[in-house]
Amino acid sequence: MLYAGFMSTAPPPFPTPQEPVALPELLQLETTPEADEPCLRADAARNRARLLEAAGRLVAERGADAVTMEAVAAAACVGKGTVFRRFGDRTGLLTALLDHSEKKFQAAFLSGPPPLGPGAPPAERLRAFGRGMLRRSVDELELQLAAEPGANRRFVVPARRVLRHHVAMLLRQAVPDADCELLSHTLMGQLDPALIHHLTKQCGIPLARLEEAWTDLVDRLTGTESAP
Amino acid sequence: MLYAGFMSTAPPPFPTPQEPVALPELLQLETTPEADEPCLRADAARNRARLLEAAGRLVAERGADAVTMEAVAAAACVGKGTVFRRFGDRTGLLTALLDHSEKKFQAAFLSGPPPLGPGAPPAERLRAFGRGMLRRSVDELELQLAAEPGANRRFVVPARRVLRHHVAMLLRQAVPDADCELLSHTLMGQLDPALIHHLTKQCGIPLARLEEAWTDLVDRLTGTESAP
DNA sequence: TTACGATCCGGACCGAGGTCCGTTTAATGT
DNA sequence: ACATTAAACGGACCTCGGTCCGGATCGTAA
Repeated sequence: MLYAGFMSTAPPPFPTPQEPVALPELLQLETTPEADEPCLRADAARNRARLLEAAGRLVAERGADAVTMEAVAAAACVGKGTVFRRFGDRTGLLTALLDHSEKKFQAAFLSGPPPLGPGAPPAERLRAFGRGMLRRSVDELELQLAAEPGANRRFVVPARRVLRHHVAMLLRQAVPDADCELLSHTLMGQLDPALIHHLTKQCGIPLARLEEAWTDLVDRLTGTESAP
Repeated sequence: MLYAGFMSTAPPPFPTPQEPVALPELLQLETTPEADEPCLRADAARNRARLLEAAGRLVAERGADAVTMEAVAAAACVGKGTVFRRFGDRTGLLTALLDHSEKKFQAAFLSGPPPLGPGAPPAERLRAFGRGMLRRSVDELELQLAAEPGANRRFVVPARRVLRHHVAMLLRQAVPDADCELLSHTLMGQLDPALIHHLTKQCGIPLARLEEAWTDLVDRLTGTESAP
């Protein structure tokens, strides 16, 4: 099931990785069919569903700011502690809300049709990747922003690692002579939800210009030329 | 006095800018000799100094995490409200602590000697800029991380705007045919304190590699070749 | 059915950021 | 020196994220 979204029951928010994640681990997780919600007790599973439903309703009705842990707990008729045990922290809850779209996108670039999926040349896949990220961001901007963890953890979020790792792989194919690990961070920076929000909502820059900038960046870095 | 650091007395944290800051405003601020601490009342100025001193001591002795607003207030023998009135919020206080080094760096790339300052070709100034930022970051990483505001405000922090604006200017000279506003965001992303922290502290990547990646990025984008 | 251990639940509790407002005080004018 | 007023002060107070632990509940095995 792709990446397994976010921890569904693990209290340690992240395994304190000291070095770049190993590829095998990634693939293993991707092939586990039901890695999330692993044998959750009946009441626990029921409360988890209740909580997600309540949180989603709160976001829809009153915006992401209204998604207070206490409010969610109350709306789900559940104790506050339950929310934290299930999702770890606020970021975990919000991330879980984004999980579905996240997995869909992962499926698209991992095994979907070209140019996003395998089959197209790497540079073109990169361009499609950026377009996809940008489009996805504008839909869920508020949630993605609210789900952003503190500065310390920004780069440790599993979902982001998967995305960055994919970019790094494409880069290795397209620009073998570069430091693709670091370069992938640079590219991902351009797709950061906070930046997208700033540029589109606060600066009024149209999405099309962001897409152009992305493809132009890919062009320059890979030395290729995209079709107009 | 360069940029005027962070607000020194203004309760509104930032003027809600809807579009890229205008260049004239920047220059005006840069030429005001004592724009910060504008006509602060005697007791206010004294308390401000006390607070900065106390906060600095706390950082040095017990780390940035120990810099609680209440702790700083207590250490400075001052009420909690005073801290907030003076610095707006925690981010403001931490930013004020970084102000000195910030202004020094601004002076260096605005009017210092080449290659960082004016006089060198833009691509080379860019390379020097990245080196300077990286070096400065490793010194003050903890503070810079702690001073990072929430996701919404990351790109509105005045100091960051000045830096980014400078990069954009250099880019316009070096790569006139690109969208330099957006490209500058990309470059600045590579110098983000949170990223630096992640790469150096959590991934163990040596600083030299980050510097190489930076110069390589500049090379690729500007089409120039740096000296080995 | 019952007993038992692991898991989960709930809400009291804590710390920290941020707000508010009645009080104090520094600057200025008379 | 004294009155006036705008600014600064301080700490009580609020909210919210996060922790803790005694008690309830589920799954299981006898």
